[in-house]
Amino acid sequence: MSQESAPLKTRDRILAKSLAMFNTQGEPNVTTNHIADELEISPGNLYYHFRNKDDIIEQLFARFEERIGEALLVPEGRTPNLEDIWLQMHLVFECIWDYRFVYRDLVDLLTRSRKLKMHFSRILKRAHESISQVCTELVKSGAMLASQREIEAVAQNIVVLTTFWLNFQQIKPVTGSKQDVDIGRGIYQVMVLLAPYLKAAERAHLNKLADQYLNPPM
Amino acid sequence: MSQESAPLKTRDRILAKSLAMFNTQGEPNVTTNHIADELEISPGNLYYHFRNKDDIIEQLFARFEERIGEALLVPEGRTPNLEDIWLQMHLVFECIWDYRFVYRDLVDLLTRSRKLKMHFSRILKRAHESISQVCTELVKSGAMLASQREIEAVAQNIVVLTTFWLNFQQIKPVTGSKQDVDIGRGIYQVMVLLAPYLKAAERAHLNKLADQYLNPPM
DNA sequence: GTCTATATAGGGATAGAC
DNA sequence: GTCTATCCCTATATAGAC
Repeated sequence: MSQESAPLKTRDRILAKSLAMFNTQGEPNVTTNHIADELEISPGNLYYHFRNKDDIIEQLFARFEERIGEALLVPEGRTPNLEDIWLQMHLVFECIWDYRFVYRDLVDLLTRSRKLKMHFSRILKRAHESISQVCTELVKSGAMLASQREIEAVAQNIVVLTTFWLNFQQIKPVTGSKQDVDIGRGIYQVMVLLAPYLKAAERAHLNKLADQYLNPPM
Repeated sequence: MSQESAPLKTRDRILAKSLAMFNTQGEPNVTTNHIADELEISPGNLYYHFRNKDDIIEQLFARFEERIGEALLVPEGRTPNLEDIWLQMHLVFECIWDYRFVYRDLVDLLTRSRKLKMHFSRILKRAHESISQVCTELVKSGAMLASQREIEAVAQNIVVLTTFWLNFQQIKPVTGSKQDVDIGRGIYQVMVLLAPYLKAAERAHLNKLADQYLNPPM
């Protein structure tokens, strides 16, 4: 019943390796044979543990869904400050990064599976609601100034930007040296969407945070 | 030498049908055999006109590149007003719509072809520059108030939003009735990015335009 | 649980007749 | 230019031995 943390069971090794390969090579370019090869097991063995490739994808997606669900929880009880938002965005981006294969070929993936599409829709909906809720609280607390209509539009833009930021990073013109994907930059771009609606003090505060983040002291 | 506009040559029929099928079904899900079937020609015939599937894709991409290039030209001579920007965004979105297969599986497509990746990077770069230029002119003309840093960040966000808007529309939770993709909504969301930096008069003007667009008089 | 061997299907692409 | 026929290859998936 309990998960011994001895060497990973084959089933879990398959999931872990699949995730790694999907992320680096893109799900459409990774076959069940490739996965088996990498693990040095037989294709037959892989199919003993999973009905088919889609089954593997669904299991991975389920883990992703659970993790992003936690990241999207808006902490109850007190009005979030900018650092809270920053942290939360970080959790969200890290989750997306860890399951980036989902986002890489998102349309194709969701078109192929009604089930995944429904679940992903739900995630988007929750993300939108989380953002709206945070904004509404910021307005109530006086840190932000925005109409309901503005909040809805901004929330939408934040969702789009967050969903596709990694894709954008990957197809972007190579602007010189550091080509590794930059989550911090993604958060910064999200904050830019929020900034114009913050009141002066908070806006200044945000700029300071942004400077720290874009030019880390280390 | 000259293009007679009689019934389309087979080569052009292949391109047109491929584009239509790629757009509706997604490029990865359309095989050369499917295309030939739809056209009621033989696969061999198709391969007489094109070296391979990638060749077809490249030809289509070239047409796309030319068209979006025109859409991205910033009209010289006078400072653009909001209507100009609206119109230009419309041209861009319509072009993206007509070649949406490029965007649907963008990362996969560009990963598979260095050439396409380079060309697409150039498009993104030009788009970013166009937007920056327009913003800079708006600031100079007094319609807009933004620092250089803000302009750069906003331009980036507009590029991301425009690039992925159609994808987002497609994976979005079905919110009831009209499920057809809505370019007007995309433009609106772009304008939302610009609005906070406009001065009061222009902002009011923009809101009026937005109302018209979101609730068309017809 | 794991392997070997294999069935099946489909996509990309070419040869050669017409 | 177009067709028929076909080849090659790879991917998914299964059967049955161990």
